[in-house]
Amino acid sequence: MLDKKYNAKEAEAKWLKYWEDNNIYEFKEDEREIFSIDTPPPTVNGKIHIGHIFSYSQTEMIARYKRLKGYNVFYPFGFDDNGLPSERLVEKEIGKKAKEIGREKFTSLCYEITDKYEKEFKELFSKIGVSTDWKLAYKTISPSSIKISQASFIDLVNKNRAYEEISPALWCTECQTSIAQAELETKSVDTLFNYLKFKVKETSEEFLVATTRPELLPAIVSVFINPLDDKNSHLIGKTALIPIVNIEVPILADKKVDKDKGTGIVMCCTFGDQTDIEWWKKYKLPLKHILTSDGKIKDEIQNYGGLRIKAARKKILEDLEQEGYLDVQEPLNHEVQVHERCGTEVEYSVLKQWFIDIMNYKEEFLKIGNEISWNPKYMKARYDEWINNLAWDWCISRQRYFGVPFPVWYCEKCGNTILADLKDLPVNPLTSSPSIKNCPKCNCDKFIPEADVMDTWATSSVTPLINMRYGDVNSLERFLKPMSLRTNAHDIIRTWDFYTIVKSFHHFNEKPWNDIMISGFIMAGKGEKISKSKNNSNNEPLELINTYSADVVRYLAGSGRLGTDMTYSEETFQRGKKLINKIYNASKFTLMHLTDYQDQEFNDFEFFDKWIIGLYQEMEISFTKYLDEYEVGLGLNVLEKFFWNFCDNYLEIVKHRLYRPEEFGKRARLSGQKTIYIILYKLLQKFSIYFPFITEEIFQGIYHNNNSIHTTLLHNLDYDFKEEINIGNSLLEIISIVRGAKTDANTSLKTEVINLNLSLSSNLIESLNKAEADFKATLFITNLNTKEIEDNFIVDKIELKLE
RNA sequence: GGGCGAUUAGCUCAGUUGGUUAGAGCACCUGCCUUACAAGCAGGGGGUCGUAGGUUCGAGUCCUACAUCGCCCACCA
Repeated sequence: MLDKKYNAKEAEAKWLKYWEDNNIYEFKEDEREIFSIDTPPPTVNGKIHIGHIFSYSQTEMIARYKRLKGYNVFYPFGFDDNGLPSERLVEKEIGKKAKEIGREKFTSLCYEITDKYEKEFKELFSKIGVSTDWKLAYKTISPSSIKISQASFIDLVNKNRAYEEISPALWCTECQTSIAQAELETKSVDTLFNYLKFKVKETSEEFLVATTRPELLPAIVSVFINPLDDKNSHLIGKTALIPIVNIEVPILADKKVDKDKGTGIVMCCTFGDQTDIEWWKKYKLPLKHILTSDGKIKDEIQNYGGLRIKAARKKILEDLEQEGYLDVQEPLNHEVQVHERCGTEVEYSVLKQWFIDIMNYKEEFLKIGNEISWNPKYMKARYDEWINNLAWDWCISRQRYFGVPFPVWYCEKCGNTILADLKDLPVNPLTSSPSIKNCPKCNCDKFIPEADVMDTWATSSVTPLINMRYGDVNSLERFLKPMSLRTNAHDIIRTWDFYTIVKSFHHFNEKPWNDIMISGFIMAGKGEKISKSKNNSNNEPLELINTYSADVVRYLAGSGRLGTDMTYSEETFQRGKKLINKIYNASKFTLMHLTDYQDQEFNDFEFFDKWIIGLYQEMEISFTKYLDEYEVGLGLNVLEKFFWNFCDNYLEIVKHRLYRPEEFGKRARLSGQKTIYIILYKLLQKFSIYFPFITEEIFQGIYHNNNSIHTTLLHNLDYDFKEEINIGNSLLEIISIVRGAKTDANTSLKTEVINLNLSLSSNLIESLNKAEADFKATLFITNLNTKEIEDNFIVDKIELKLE
């Protein structure tokens, strides 16, 4: 029996425990086909917000759908708990920088603090009903993940797909580490475009060079002019005298110079931007690196040493002005590249770094992109565009502490690179030694460990390998290569999705998954991202669950289309609440009329029963189509629409038969019982994807004891009632008109209709004759008169018995 | 500047391959205690589907241009 009111709080706690105790979501190998999901391990860098709940619930719903469809669902959960994001969380929490504390102490704090957050994450995701098998959970910093990540690295080095190089790399002076192109964001900045007076050594001719980075003057290595620039090309080949810093550099020609920008003459420093790096490489220019790792001018630079970048800029401009070398200054607003984690303007450093070769394989990555089914389709364009615009190989070295160590040492004498043995992984070179005693090249027995750690994406890009326990004796490789589905929001297509494809290609020369499902964002307001800093308490997931219940909060994830951002609105929860309440009440009603019912073969359905079954089947087709395209929201949309029709119209029609078999006949009652039995059962199954708690409560209350709805199978109904749909809909329109007449008369729907005269097509007459008892009972009709016409129907007369 | 998406009722959103009078929820108005549900039910008002062209017997849906917004990328001389 179901209670009069549904107590979500009690029920949800009860079923969570039940699912856990009974291992409802446990993954066990058996003969069923496997559906595997590579779900994003949330970055442990702060609190989970409603946007996460939205996209993780959508994935979760797919797991439930596939389970109902009979798949053996492999759905693990992970935590991405290493790398810069987690380090920054820890730094914030303890109020100190990693480098102030020291490597060992800081790393142990990282383990401690990320652990604490993961417990919160796990509790929250459990509470929302995520149907993962927690026994499959992984952490990207666990020894087994480190082992796989290091093995991946070694494999790439052996295949010459990873290499080390002393090379300019993007550098964050705040985080004091190199970063990858994918970690850049752009920010609009107001600055000054400064026109500086340079002089030609040979002719003393003065010319102007415009720059936003005058503090890089000490790092100037050349001046460039477009060879087609009539105005300036005569300077090419001469020598430029640089004011203040007294440096002489060659004036060179390059087509890349835009002759209409500034004065058409550009200074090239090492390094102010990407073009500088290109020219530096192309023309083999000298290297003058004048910045320190924390964003100051190096001490050895006269007059400006020790100053921060902005201060140095100010001072050198003052000096230039004083000496008369500053011409005009134009205010300029431009976009600068900043580090996405901290917002600091990016500089360049020149260090020995490890890179993964991506520039040589763009075609292959595009090809793999084509082999994967993107949902929604248009999201593939972002992937393609990202690849087409790539400018750098993937720098995976990070001069940080908390991450996967490179399994690498260098010979102290000859610099030879020594890789760890696979059997020794996971390894930390800082605390252990290579398996060989002497360098194979020079026989030296002293090694310098690599102190850098890997980019966090270097590890999270091997989640398919972590899931399949790559290299383990219990490897699941045989059925997880490729995995069925990757899911994430559209912000990490260029990182997580792209890098995972990179790794899968380099390791296996194949796609990591068959399908990919991209969800949208929940926006705080229109065009306003939810950010951790703005996280106001009214959308804290735990509070929302306490206020509305997990099922209701999940309703949010069931709205909207895939890939489309949605504005956060509390109304959505009100709507979900109503729906869930309705599901409960409709089920209560159904149960009331099924206490004496045993499911049985029955095919002699009443007209309106055929009608609703036909409508159900129609809904089922589009529901299935949507879910197969991972459109969980659109699936719920059609399900919900059918369900309200079922309640407001069908249940009202069938009521009389169920209550009064003595009047309407036992067979008619049985027909209604069979109909509500099968439809409610199937509706509950479909709703269980979205609302796992309340559907379990009802299912176990009505249909079976101690048999979870989440272990049932969803079969399509096999009836052919297409004809009844349209005719039934027309009859319903008539019902609606008569109800309207009662409302217009300000009277109750129970008011008797003394006379109803209808003109109907022959089809409708025929059907109405079959459904007459239902029709009359639903509208409380005493006399019903019909006559035949060609058209569909006309309501000729409605006579109400008014008091 | 390039790519992608969006623009439908006051608000939040649907609208499947082009096909009758464009839908839902919230809000608003009117009525109804009806043996599942008043957290409900029955109705109502409210939309020139961003603008302008085009294709078609027929366009919210397809094509072109433009506008506005958002996201991604490029532009730092």
